[in-house]
Amino acid sequence: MQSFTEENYLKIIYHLAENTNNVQTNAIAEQMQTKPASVTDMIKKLADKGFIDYVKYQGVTMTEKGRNAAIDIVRKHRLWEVFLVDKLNFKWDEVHDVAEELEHIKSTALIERLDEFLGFPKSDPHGDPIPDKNGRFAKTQFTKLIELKIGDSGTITGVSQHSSAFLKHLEKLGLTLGKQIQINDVTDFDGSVEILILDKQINISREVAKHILISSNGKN
Amino acid sequence: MQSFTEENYLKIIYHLAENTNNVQTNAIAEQMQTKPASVTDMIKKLADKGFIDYVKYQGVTMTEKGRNAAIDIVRKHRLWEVFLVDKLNFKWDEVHDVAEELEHIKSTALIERLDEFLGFPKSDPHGDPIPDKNGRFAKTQFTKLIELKIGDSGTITGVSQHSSAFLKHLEKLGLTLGKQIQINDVTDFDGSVEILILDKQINISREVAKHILISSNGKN
DNA sequence: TATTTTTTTTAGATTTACCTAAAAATTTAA
DNA sequence: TTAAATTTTTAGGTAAATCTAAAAAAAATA
Ligand SMILES: [Mn+2]
Ligand SMILES: [Mn+2]
Ligand SMILES: [Mn+2]
Ligand SMILES: [Mn+2]
Repeated sequence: MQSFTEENYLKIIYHLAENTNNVQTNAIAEQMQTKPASVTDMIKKLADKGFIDYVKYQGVTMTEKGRNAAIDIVRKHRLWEVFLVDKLNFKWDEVHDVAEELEHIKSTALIERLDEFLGFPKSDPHGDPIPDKNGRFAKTQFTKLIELKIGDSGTITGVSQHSSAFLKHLEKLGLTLGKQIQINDVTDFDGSVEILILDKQINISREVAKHILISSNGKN
Repeated sequence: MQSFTEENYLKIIYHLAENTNNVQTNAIAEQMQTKPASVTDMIKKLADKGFIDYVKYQGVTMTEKGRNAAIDIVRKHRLWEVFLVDKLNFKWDEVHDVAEELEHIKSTALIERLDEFLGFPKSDPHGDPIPDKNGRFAKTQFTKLIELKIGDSGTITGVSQHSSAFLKHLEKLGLTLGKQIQINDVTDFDGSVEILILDKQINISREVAKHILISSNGKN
């Protein structure tokens, strides 16, 4: 059984490993909000315990054991987020920090019964997939809204930024999960995007468009 | 905000203070499953932070601040136990250890919404009162079953021992919360108690009888 | 009251997860 | 392909929560 800190490292390394082969010390330090020297200490420990493979100066990769441990934490995090939204009426921008704490509660029975209580949900309030108890989940194919061309349309199915500020902003714009959108225009001046949602045209910045994930229903 | 460890000390000191004026170092050590030397270190820290009053060699007493902090943790612990039993179908002997972890989750919003979700329960699965959000709760007047006389009757409304082994044993004997019982006889030989429950006569040991709490409906 | 026993505290270490500053390795650029 | 910049590691230290062994205080007993 791992400490809270070890679990947080594992989860962060797992997420970083989704985008790169060798996860770098500095990247981990940034995510953990700590110093590279501290990361070096910790990755040595995690390597000793067999959660990651580590070659000095070459960064780390996850072992099967590490990946399983990380997926288990991700599963807990996302199930708790569903609980908070579905049962306790939290908003999608209010759940992340509490789930960061709840994900460390150690009880297999608890999480399996919670899963059942929630009706075995397949995705969390931000559209992220929830691994089942064997760690399996559908790797959904998202396109970033920013990458769509004029005329393309699709459904909002996820976000790649979970900060409360960002999610509240989306909420205000009406850009919530399941909404249909269409790209009307892209402004030359600042790259901002004109989108059509429920027959209403709105303008969103590039920064916002980068973090909205679309399951496209056919390119233009 | 306190650390997990500080919260555990506060809760334990609070419970010990229910039975004695000055809580002793050794008593805390026993409950915390740690050594007296460690307790001395910690009570100095808690005293510095204003949670307890501490006079060297004289033991500790809780301050108002300490009591409030402790009651808040007790409230969380008991609400989570209700959640586990009422919503996730845990048995009353399975919830304590998980609640020991859940009680440390820091979110006022979470606990208030949980309270509401559960219908503002007044007592937990073991019959212990749940403080409201202002820390108020009814100090119920219990009698230990062992103290009743032959012919006395009453309702089981609590237990003073939360171990899984004890609670499973009670369950097997049918001695659960809300059950009506009557004292039929007390055996001279070993002090065991014959009780009548649902027209069935059973025999329970002194040790068991000590930890069953009865709200008596009239002495003999 | 003097002695023994018990309780509590102090002194000095250990472990975990951090830190800063400096050295070493790697990568990028000239 | 050398020099500069960046990344990573090491060395040495700190704070929290623990420990053991020994000293000090308080309580119980003779
Ligand atoms: Mn989250
Ligand atoms: Mn999420
Ligand atoms: Mn409990
Ligand atoms: Mn309880």
